Amino acid sequence: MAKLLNITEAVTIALHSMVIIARNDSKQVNVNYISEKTGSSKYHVAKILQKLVKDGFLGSHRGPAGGFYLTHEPAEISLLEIYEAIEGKIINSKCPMNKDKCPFGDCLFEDMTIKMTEEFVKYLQEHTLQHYMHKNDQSRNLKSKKEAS
Amino acid sequence: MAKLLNITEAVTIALHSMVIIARNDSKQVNVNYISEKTGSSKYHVAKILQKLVKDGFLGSHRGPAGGFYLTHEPAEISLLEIYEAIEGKIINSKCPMNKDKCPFGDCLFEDMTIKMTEEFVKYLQEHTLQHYMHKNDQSRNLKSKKEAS
DNA sequence: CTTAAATAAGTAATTCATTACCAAAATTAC
DNA sequence: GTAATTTTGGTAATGAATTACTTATTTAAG
Repeated sequence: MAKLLNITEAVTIALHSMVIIARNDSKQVNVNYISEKTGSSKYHVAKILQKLVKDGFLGSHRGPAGGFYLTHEPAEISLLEIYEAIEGKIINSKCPMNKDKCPFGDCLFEDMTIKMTEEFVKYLQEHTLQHYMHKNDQSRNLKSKKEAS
Repeated sequence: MAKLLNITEAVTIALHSMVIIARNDSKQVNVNYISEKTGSSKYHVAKILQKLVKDGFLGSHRGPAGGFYLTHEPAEISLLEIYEAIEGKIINSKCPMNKDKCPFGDCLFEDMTIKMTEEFVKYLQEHTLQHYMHKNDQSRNLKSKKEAS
């Protein structure tokens, strides 16, 4: 049961949280709400959201009725920015062996890592929060089901 | 300094070792040789090679002049098989959140994980050890440089 | 048969991501 | 201004994956 992609629970929480907050633009969203929605521990959610605040993607207010809100338009926040806010800048690491010199000079496998990483980065860059504002929206699904029948 | 791809040092050692052994088809290759070539600890290399023997990709002989050798033709061993021998069967995990229910029903991000994983798996499937028998070969490089100049 | 070389296998140590907890600071409502 | 709610930030505990080490077993050569 191995996973090819390095997507940690931290990043997953960040992605889902950002969409949840984007969709609730009217009112602020608090840690407990996101924790329940995502089924993740509130301690962990809090840590992730704090990071997103520090990196400027979210704003926050303490106290009753406080919570988190977007500081930019959904169309201006890419998945890549969210990923890098949590995990740090992505490096396209040529030889998967993190050594300076690969046993084969130019690493035999750098084609692989470079191609796959570039592909993934491109995907993350091209998708903004805007893409997820209405995706899997219940009312829309019902509507389209009606139309289909 | 984050990495998008989940390629552990274990897999990297396995990939490089298999190519080194494939290229030395005449004589058996021992742990120390591979450890030096790859700059990895011989303890770790030994563990990886043992796994590859158990999975039938390599044969081994103990004692002086012993070592490891391929049990199949290079063209018949894909990178995917090597990867899975070390890490286990790859799962294409839909929602990156490993929970049964994604907060959005059908996960918003399953398109991403499925697409990227499939892309990567395809690459690994299509590349066999044969592709690496002569890649970055010194003599060939010199030759092509001459031709280019 | 003895010695040396090499793999095999089991166990220990380390690292890293995640989770848990707690006290402090801020804000709102009454 | 008091109490309740909520984020903040620091630190500790956990658990899983990875890496390191040690001893046993096998084999070949002289």
